[in-house]
Amino acid sequence: MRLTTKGRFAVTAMLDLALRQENGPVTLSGVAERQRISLSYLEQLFGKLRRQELVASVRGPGGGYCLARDARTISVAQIIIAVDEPLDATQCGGKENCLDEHRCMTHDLWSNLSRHMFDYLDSINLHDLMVQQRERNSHKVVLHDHAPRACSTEPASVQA
Amino acid sequence: MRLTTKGRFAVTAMLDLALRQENGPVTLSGVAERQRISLSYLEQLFGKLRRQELVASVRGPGGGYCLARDARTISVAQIIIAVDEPLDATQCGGKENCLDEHRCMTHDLWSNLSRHMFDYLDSINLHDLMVQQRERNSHKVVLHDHAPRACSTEPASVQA
DNA sequence: TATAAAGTCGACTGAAATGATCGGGAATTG
DNA sequence: CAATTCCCGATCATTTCAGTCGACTTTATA
Repeated sequence: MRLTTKGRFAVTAMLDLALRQENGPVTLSGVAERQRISLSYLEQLFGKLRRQELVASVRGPGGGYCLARDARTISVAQIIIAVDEPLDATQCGGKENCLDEHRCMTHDLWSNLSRHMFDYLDSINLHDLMVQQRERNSHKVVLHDHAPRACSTEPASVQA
Repeated sequence: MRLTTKGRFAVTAMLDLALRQENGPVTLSGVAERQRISLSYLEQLFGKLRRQELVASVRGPGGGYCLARDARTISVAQIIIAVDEPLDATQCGGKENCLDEHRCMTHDLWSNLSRHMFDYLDSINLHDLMVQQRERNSHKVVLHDHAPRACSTEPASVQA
């Protein structure tokens, strides 16, 4: 499995988004500032996240990004796959031609490891992370002082 | 966790070694040829493996490498750590300064993933891989035709 | 003792991936 | 129209990976 800062940034950014979208679309520049990630880099990542339909975008002033689905239905694995493409620990990428057109001796080992990692990361969803984070921060919430735009199709508006 | 071909090569090479050391020290050039890994690259990897005391070397003609311990006591995780140094999925390498000297929101996630991967790879030892591989290959054994040198301290000589 | 077979070591290199930057767009609001 | 925000492609610097090279040491054996 590929585990790079790309995936890490994506998960962190998605969590930031999830924690703030109750106030309407979240701008990338906000995420960039809070999480210390370069804006242009975030744009690239969110391009992929949007194409995978994990987030939805709202253009224009007051726009930004929202989760495309409920946080409970977005797993960490999905986020990482979306930005990091291959979720595979084998050299051959599953083609089994690692050694002279045969599968190498350790092929199964890496396949199994891939599956393990995937299962673990797929068992954790954004909502889990939100809960953890709120526990840590004793529920600090920052509100916008202007009326937020709606998050497109998203009904959202969970929690009082 | 770092998972690169470095670690993959190391595990494959160690398995090759484990499967053949009954005939005395195994040369790196042999491993290189059988597993299609560049000799010089293997030398680097085995330098690390030796320093971590996973293998022992025998110099001079008829020399080569042997496992430094019983295959049952060498886990895949140990091999990977030996060559790939950091077994850590966090950005900060455990220093917890991922975000402005604080631990970032997803720090625990990556820590836990690291632990998961480690536990899995640590639960598999070289002997397990040997058994699997022998099952696949219906026990093909190639013998040297000259008397092999002993594997230094290693008593070894398991199996008839 | 000479030679060849091995390991040992450190510096170097090419290529790829990563992380980041830049500039110009298009959509949308007011 | 102007400001804000997303959108996209090209480009770039750095790091890491994987591999190479050359010089050296140790040791068996002819």
